[in-house]
Amino acid sequence: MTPLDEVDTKLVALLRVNGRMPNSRLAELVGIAQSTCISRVRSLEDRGVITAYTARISPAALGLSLQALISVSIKSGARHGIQAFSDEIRGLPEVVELFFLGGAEDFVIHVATRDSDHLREFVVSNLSAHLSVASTRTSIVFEHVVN
Amino acid sequence: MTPLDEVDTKLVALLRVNGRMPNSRLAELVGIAQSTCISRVRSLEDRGVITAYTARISPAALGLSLQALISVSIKSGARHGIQAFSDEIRGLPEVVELFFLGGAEDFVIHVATRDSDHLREFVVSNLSAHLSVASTRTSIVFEHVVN
DNA sequence: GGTGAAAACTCATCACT
DNA sequence: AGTGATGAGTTTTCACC
Repeated sequence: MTPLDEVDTKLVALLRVNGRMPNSRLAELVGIAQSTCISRVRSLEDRGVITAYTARISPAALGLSLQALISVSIKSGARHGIQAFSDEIRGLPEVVELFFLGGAEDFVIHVATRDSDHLREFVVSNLSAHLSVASTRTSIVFEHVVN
Repeated sequence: MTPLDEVDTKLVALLRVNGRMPNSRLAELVGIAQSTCISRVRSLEDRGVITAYTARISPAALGLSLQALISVSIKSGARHGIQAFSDEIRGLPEVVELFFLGGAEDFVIHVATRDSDHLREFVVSNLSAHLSVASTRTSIVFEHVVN
């Protein structure tokens, strides 16, 4: 892992805010030639610093206006099933993010659902019913801020 | 809030995975003209369905290889300070995301830090020392999956 | 590793359906 | 609302430093 120089740091900061910033403006703001800029950005992608360019979608706009964090504890006898469990969970459309934790809880699942019925249904069908799950704790998300 | 039709849904799905997909390929994959495609995407942006285009940065590549979730409870006498507290917290460079919760805990803070010293320093300086904070609980993130 | 200039491609507008 | 064609703008390549 090579540390980032000043130019790379600026590029990362700019692209984090606007992943579609034109290469020409990027080069201008950083103070390098367009051709240099494009090879710098390529290098950041190749080195795994930039992992993807994504459009942020408002969950509410998709009709998913109720978000929650669900803490999940796995039964101590079912630890070996953690990988299989996480593979099942991460594929579900309601799942926004999945945190694999160390500590009292094994996972935190960030979900976006239509309403409380949908949320309850998600927990009951995908979590409570699962053999590996010891317990769950659901907290409603009032606001979600991403940096 | 107008619900998304089939074309919009496809566009959202494609741009979520690759926010830099060229308009030409986007139009081709969805089966509409380029000019139609561009106005559809504009409309999604204007309606607030697409909120931003961002580059995903690997925290490890920035030297922030220790991630954690920190649950924070606010003192019952300091509820009015929640907004001020969240404003302070969200500006910190270690903060990846901030969840405003209903339930036993008031916040969950997702942080990315260099190492355990940095993490402890973050909790001590920014949370434990804060007058409004009743208690915190820190869990290490072993893996973080985003959908 | 960085550069400028040219070629290839993409975006974005427009008159029309 | 959707389309094809057109011109402006952008990305990307390449020979050279």
